[in-house]
Amino acid sequence: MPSNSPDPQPRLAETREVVLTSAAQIAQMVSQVSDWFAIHARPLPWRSDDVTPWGVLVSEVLSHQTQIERVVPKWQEFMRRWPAPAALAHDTDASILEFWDRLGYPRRALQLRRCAIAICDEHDGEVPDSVEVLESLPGIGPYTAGAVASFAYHRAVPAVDTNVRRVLARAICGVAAAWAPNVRRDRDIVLATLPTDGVAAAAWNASAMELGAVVCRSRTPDCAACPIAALCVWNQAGRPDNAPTPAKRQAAFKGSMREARGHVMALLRAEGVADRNAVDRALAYQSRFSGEDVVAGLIRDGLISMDADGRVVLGQ
DNA sequence: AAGCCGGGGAC
DNA sequence: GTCCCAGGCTT
Repeated sequence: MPSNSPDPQPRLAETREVVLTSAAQIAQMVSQVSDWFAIHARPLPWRSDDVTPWGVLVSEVLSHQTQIERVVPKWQEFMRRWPAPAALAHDTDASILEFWDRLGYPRRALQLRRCAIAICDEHDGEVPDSVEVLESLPGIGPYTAGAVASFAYHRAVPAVDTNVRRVLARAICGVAAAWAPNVRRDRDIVLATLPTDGVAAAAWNASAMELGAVVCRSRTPDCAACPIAALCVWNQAGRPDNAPTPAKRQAAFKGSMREARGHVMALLRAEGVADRNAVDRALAYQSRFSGEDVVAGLIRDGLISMDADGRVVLGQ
């Protein structure tokens, strides 16, 4: 297991305008949250010692914008069907799209298979261990690259998800909500907390994430159960409602193109193939989009394809 | 930086 | 109905 990554040092100088705590206080928080995690961590299956880097990578991709409780059974089924990148690379797009079922964001499924193919073709079937190489893989961005490098290979690198942003926003910045995702900001603030030892860094990444998911929740924080309530800047300030208001509200799902695409994908998972009339019936609920437009978008994304008779099928 | 991309669950 | 969820890609 290579460990020639540079040891990231805390960069308090770069972040002092937002980090309101001292290095000593941060060290105490890291220690206390890690101790809490050792006792209270949920027994997620991909946290077992015998999980492969591929298993870690798969768990992270399945978890994108998806609650962990929904991921657990899918991860177990996934690992039975495709225990290594080669197994997925040798299967088909249609196969993984059918497996994906209603997890959401089915483009993740295609990207994950392309990722497996790239791992087989360019990395001898081994999941890469460096953030830079991981980020070059399809569907692997800054968060997932950091998570795989940290959890699977114990590299001392950040893995900043929405939970970590919120925990640090509250605990050391004194702000009620996570800042908007930003690669530079994520890295700078987390580097103020990240242990230089790779094993300790992995523990901290997982601990901060878990605290955010289970205790330091977005709308209903359980500060009474928090191991760092006494150190948390936001809690000590009386939990002010001091987060900047988001520029734009989330777009409605009902009536959206996403909903329309979802209906067509559900039809194809159930039927395997659909003609034009079947597509129109699937959109008869009230879609403001034509079947033609919906199908064109799905084809553009590689999620479906059309045969010579104008019927559509899953995958390519 | 902002928009797009699913679907389910909590409130 | 609104917001949130172990994000990433495109423009």
